[in-house]
Amino acid sequence: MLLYVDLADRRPVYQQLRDQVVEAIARGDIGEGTRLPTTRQLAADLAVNFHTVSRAYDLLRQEGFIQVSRKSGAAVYVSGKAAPPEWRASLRTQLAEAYAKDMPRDDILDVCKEILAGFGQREPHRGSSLA
Amino acid sequence: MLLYVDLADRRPVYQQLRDQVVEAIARGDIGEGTRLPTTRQLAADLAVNFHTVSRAYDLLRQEGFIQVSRKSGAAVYVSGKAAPPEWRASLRTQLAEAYAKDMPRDDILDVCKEILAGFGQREPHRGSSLA
Amino acid sequence: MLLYVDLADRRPVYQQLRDQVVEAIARGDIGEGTRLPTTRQLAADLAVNFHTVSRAYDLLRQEGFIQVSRKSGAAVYVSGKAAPPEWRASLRTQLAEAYAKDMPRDDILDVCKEILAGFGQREPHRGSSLA
Amino acid sequence: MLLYVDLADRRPVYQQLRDQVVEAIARGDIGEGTRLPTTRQLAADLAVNFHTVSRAYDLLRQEGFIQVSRKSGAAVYVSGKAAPPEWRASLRTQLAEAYAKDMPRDDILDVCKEILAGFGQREPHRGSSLA
DNA sequence: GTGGTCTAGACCACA
DNA sequence: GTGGTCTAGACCACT
Repeated sequence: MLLYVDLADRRPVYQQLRDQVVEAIARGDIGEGTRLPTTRQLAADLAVNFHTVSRAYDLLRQEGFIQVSRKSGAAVYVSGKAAPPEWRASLRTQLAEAYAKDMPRDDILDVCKEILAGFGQREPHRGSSLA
Repeated sequence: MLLYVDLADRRPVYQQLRDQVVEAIARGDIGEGTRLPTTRQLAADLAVNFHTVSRAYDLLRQEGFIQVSRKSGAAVYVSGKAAPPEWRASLRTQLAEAYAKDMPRDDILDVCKEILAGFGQREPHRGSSLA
Repeated sequence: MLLYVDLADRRPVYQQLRDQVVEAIARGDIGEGTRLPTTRQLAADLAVNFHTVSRAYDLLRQEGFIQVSRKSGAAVYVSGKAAPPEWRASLRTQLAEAYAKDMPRDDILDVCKEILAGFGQREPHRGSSLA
Repeated sequence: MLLYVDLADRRPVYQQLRDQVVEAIARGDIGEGTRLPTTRQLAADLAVNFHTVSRAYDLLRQEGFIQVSRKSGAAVYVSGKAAPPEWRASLRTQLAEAYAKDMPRDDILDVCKEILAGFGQREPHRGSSLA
């Protein structure tokens, strides 16, 4: 599994990285315990600023997706934190966009099901490499 | 139905307005033909600059949610434009966020269903007021 | 043949009307001598301001597509005026748009040919009605 | 290659700039990867407000002609997006204008060919300067 | 140092 | 009286 930066993407780079890690966890490509590259290593690989990677990691830590320790670096560690209320609001906006365009409820649900089906089982893949 | 500005919200103001209009259409609060306030009127009501409102309207127009006429201002007019491919990618990220937090597939789907159930029927509410 | 106004169209109404008349002449739907409705008549039919129609007619007259007489109203009368240099510049921009998107030269030319094939013969249809 | 502003031109300034960039791409003067001046730099050079330049760039980005990066400014990046359906309608109007003036089909096609012949090969001119 | 957002106010085109 | 364009200048987000 590979992290990458898309300059054409409107999202800030740190957000792209954050989203990619979250999706990788959802897909099951990485799981509880998987070590992430060091910020400096990843920054070098992606040719982005060290602070940018740092910010992505910090965001992931705040959201409870990874744990950062001084000596062993960052690793996936999904805390029990439930998705916050903003998550639901954001999802509502996302679904409204399609519904307002007259996409049928069932079609929208089908897309959701398809996406969820693309996510992996919950068996942690310890030790799988990320970068 | 009322549009508002939340200064604490991280989204730009024009995006908040855009999202609120899209959700209002999805809920059925406003529908085909509903007139939106003029840019300058809404700007005055919300105490924001008219350019900000103008930008929100322009975005909605580009996305095919409203129609802007030189004489009568803006009105809801859902064009046939389908949701763009980015929509699905964005939805995937949104769903991944919850799935990565170990929220069960069925629970996520239930939330989607709940949200969709909160959206209105497809009967346009002509003449309903927006501001 | 019918003139119409599309409020969703970004072009000003007077420009829409002007364009429609020009295209009608090109298609051969109307030709040398065809009478146009009076400004007041057309304005009433289209539910637009009288000045708007007037402006469209004035533009067509200036460009040499119609002749306006006080007593018999407006009628198609294509003057010998050649297309001005702005026409070529405008066409260049139009073609550049497709070429810059990597559309092959031959494909672009094919579209031009198709469009031209859709235009009529040069037999004037005297007396055909416009509105 | 030089961008410029023609005050006598009826088109809005941002549209002029947009058109000039599109034509420059078509001519091959600039190509994939060519960096455009920063918005504020170009604005200073042309003695217009940076918002005006910004709007031109935003339009080009939406149309898929350039890519705007937060760090390195704008660069030519022709996306796969095809020309929209409006393009053909617009071209039809353009061609109708000449055909309605009795310009022979073949002459019109010759003009199209001439214009297309003036466009460059599809070899990107990396590094060529724009302003 | 780059683009993005917002404000404020002027003037024009259109209807 | 509507939206569209442009100017000017401030502040913020991102890198």
